[in-house]
Amino acid sequence: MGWVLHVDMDQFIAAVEIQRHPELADLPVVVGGRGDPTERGVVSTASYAAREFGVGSGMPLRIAKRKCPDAVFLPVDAPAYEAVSVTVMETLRSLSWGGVPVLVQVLGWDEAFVGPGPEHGDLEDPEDMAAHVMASVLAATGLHCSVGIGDNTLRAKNATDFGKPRGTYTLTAANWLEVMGDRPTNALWGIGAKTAAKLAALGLDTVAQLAASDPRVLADALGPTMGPYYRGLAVGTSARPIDPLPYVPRGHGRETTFQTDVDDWSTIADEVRTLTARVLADIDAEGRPAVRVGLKIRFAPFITVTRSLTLPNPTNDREALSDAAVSLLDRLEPHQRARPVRLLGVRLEMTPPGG
DNA sequence: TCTGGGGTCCTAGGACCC
DNA sequence: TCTGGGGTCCTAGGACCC
Repeated sequence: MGWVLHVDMDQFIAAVEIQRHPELADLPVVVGGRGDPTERGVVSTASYAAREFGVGSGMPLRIAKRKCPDAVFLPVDAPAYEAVSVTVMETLRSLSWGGVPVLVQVLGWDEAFVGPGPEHGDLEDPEDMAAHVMASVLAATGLHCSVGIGDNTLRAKNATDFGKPRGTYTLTAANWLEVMGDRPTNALWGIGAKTAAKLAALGLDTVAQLAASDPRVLADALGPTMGPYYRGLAVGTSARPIDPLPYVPRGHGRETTFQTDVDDWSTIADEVRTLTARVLADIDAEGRPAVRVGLKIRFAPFITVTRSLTLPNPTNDREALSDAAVSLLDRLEPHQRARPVRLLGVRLEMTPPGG
């Protein structure tokens, strides 16, 4: 049997903060936004102590404050987490399994797939390998992680939650439906609230029901590709192999949420230029010119529209890109321009490397 | 007192070309 | 009066993830 490990840091962002503020250990810690729970912003990560009050990722900071008034609120410090993340991923890449270097696919700051290389020999037991991974990461960073073990990436990813914190869990074809069958469809990696609602309209509420459903019905309701794909998620087979290729960003974006909604369009145009300049700094670091410019606008209360254009010539000229981004404002409908703006985002896409 | 900021991938329809 | 079929590119939007 082929094995895949899914490595996931425990309460990663909160753990990094607690590591450099040891006095916060065991206290409810909430990291999010600028660390001010009276501002607009959401929770990035809550410590386990804060989670006991019902605080969780994605929750508005104001709600978190209401649920846990005594929590310590801290601002997001992305460079600090990035630095720890680099150490975690370097540690994972340094490991061997079956006598050869492992394959690593990074999924974010705090998680990765780890699997045996293509020419591996006899594999050590995956439980032993998982223990080795956890010990190595702890030794390198002082931080704990959990490891999901699976016979493919999808099962490994879904296994991890059952092992948290500081533990492991194994999901294979043998126990997948037994463990996952009664869970709601949105417990599956790749099914969110919207798709779960569409499935519920078909009478499919659980993983087991989705796994046993008719692919043709799903194709009609959700599309010829995505419908059967979702069923495969429930069966545990819609998995992709580990992709060990180095991460190459497709583009970069910056966005900002106004603390109070803005209805002055010259202010908005100025902000578009500011955001474009900030994205351009990231683009320049990549060394590839922009080929496409996109704008994202969220109107109050929560209506999001996008506009984008392909540049006639790839460029990293600030004026040209700013002008292009501002020009997208003209594509908004008059009734949209009559609304106040809550969020503004600019995204630049780059030429793919090597053409 | 609602709902961040950074991304990825997929789909559908129209334009355009041969 | 009737107007193919296949392909690519562009744009807008949807959905999901951490």
